[in-house]
Amino acid sequence: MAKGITRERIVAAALDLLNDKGMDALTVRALASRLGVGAPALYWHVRNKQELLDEMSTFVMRRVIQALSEIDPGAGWRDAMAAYARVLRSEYLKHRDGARIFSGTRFSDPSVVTAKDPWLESLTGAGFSLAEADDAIDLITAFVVGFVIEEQERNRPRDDDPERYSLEGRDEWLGEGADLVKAAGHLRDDGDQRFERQLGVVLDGLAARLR
Amino acid sequence: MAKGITRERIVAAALDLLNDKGMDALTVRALASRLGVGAPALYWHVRNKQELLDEMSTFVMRRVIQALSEIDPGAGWRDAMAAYARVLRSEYLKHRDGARIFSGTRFSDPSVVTAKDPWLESLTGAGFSLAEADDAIDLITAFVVGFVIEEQERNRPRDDDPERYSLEGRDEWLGEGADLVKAAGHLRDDGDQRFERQLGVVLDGLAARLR
DNA sequence: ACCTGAACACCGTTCAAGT
DNA sequence: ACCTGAACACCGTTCAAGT
Repeated sequence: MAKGITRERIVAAALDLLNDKGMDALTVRALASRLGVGAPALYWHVRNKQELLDEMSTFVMRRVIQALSEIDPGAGWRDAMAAYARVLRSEYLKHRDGARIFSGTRFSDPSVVTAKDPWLESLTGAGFSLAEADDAIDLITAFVVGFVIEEQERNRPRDDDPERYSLEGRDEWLGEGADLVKAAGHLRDDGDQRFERQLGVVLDGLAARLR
Repeated sequence: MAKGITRERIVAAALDLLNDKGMDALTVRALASRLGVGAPALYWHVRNKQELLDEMSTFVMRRVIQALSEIDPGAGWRDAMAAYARVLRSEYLKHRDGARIFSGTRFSDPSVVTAKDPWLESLTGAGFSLAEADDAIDLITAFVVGFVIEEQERNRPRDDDPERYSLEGRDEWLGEGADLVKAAGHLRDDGDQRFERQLGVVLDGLAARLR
C-alpha cells in the first residue's frame, strides 16, 4: 500500500526526512521516494515546495498550541508564561534546526494566531495593560527563538573541526588573552539549566512592570 | 577592469546580491555574473558555497565588533548592554533576513569570540558573577536575534496575500472571537519603540540579579 | 596564478499521457 | 481523481585547457 498519499502523510514524511538528513537533503525527489511515489505525484497534493514548508511550520505550531491547551491557565501569569516558554522550546527541539526553520513563519492557519487570546487574558487579568501583555508574549517568544537557535547550532553534528567545540581545543583556538571568555566557557553548564536561569531573568523583568 | 576578483570583493558582492534579490537568488552563477566572471572562477578564491556563506557571516559579525569597539565602555553595564543590543539589531537589519541568516553561525574568526571579553569585564566589575555575566550576554543576544527575526519576517515584501497584514484584513482573517488579539494588533506600534520597551524589560530582569 | 568552456549529477516544476 | 515518464531550465561543482 504505497498509495493513499495525502497532504498529512506528506508533511509527516517531510518532518521525518528533515530530522534524518537535514534541510539540504529535504528535496522533493527524496521526499517522494520515501513515500514510494514519483516526484511529480506530490504536486497533485501540494502547490509547490514553499507550500510544503508552510504546512510543516503550521503543523509544528499546531502542536505547540495543542500542548499549551493542556496547561492549567489559572496557575498565575508567571507559571503560565514559563510553561509557554518551555513548551515552545521543547517543540522546536524536536526538529533539527527547528527554531531557525520554524520561527517567524507566516501561518496558513488563523487558529495559530487566535490561540494567543487566553494568554492575553491571563496577563491582563494579572494587572498588565494590553500593550504590556502583548509585549510580554512577544518578548518570551523572541527569547526562546534566539536561545534555541543558538542551542541547536551548538549541538549540530559537525563534520569539520570538532575540536573547536571541546574546551581545550577552544582555548587553543582562541589564542592569547580573552581569559574571561575562556573561564566562562569552562563554567558553561547544561542547556536546560541555562534556559531556566535566563527565563527567570526575563520573568523578573516582566514582574518589575507590575509595580 | 572586470578582473582582480578577490575574496573580499566576492563577499561584498554576495551581500549586495542578498539584499537585492534575497537568499534564493543568491546563486554562484548570479554572483559570478555580477562580478563579470564565469561561475567556476569563484572556486579559485573560495572552496565552495558554504565557505562563502561563512565568510559573509564573519564579515557581518566583524562589523558588529567594529561598531561595539566605538562604544564608551565606562558608561555602566546597563547602557553598555543596551548599546550592544542596539548595535546587533541595526547590523542585522542592514541585510535582508539578516537575523535568520547570520545568527548562530560558526565563526571562522576567533577575534569575533574574544571580543566578548571586555563586556564580561564590565559586567563582573559591576557586581555580576562570571556565570551571570555570561548568561546576560547570551540572553541579550537571544532576545535580539528572536526579535529581529520576527521583525524582518513581518516587514518582508510579500507577493501573496498582502491584506493579511493590514489591520482590517487581519481582523477579518482571524474570524470570530479573539478580541484581545485584534485589539492588541491595533495597539501595535513602531518596531523601534517595541524593541526599546522589551529591551528595558530584559535589563530590569538583569538588574534584579544585582540585589 | 587566475580564469574559461564544457560537462556531470542533481534540483524544482510542468505536462501530456496513463489508469 | 491520482499518478507516471519524459522533459525543461537551472543549480553547485569539477576539470582539462587556456593565458
